[in-house]
Amino acid sequence: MAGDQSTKTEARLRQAGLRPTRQRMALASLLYAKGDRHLTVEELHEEAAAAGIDVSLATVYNTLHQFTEARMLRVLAVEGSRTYFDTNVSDHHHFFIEGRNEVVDIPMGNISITNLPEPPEGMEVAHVDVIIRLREKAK
Amino acid sequence: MAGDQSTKTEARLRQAGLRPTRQRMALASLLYAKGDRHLTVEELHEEAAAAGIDVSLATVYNTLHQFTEARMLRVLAVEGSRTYFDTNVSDHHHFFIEGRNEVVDIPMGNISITNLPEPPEGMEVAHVDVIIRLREKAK
DNA sequence: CTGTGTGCAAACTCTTTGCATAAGT
DNA sequence: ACTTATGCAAAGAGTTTGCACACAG
Repeated sequence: MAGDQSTKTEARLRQAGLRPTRQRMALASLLYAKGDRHLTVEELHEEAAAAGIDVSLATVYNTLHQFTEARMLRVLAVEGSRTYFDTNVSDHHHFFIEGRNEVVDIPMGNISITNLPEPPEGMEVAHVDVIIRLREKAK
Repeated sequence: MAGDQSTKTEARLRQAGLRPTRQRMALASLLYAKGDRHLTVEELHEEAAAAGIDVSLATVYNTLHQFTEARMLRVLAVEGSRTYFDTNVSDHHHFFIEGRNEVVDIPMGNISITNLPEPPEGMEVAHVDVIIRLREKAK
């Protein structure tokens, strides 16, 4: 039934310690309805508008940051001025298509990195990011 | 003798098709005097000022972009709002120290990535970036 | 001289913040 | 009711651009 989806979303928010407000529910639904996604604030804002959900840009920013702190999202370190958010929080890597500014997941388990160097004294590894930058093949 | 360094810098600029102006010479000297470096525009601007070289911020931006096009520099894809430039153009990877916003080279040849996935149809790999994010170890 | 490069200030983009209003529990 | 979230508009960072002046060849 239709209620199931929003019930799940609400549970997810509560678990994260966030009150399930209209806006959070709406944004979370958009984010998690279609599987793993990579988007910018701007994109999500437009998507929300298109879906008839009238949230301010500032609220999208705030909300995505709250989601990130709650580990419902990850921030992607792709070069460029915009911040990409990734709905897939698990350990995985990315293709980045230059010229198109598009982020694509690299199928899990495909990459292994060997000979990882020791971190310097007193440091520990927080995360390893691999970004494979692609361009369209010249023909 | 003192002239050697600037002669080399001038040659480097000419080879890149850039006229060796005062500002370019000065910035290039700062960049390449101390081995491989990672810096932001702001940092280089301050360094120049400290060295008594009075360049405008806009010129630093313009110059670093020109150097990048000339492949004398590389832009680093570290998350965050600032752009890092790397004077080491060869193929290598980086540590990024969170909280300190510091970039450190990973000694060459230490990392190997296996099982690199096939790029999608019609795409080719432009570059592979590995960023190992470090944090200070809790004690 | 002639064409490029530079400096400045203003414009721009993306993002964050302060504060009054609105909504959740 | 009481607390937390939202919206708006304004501020803030980092970066880019347009145009007059200055310098390199």
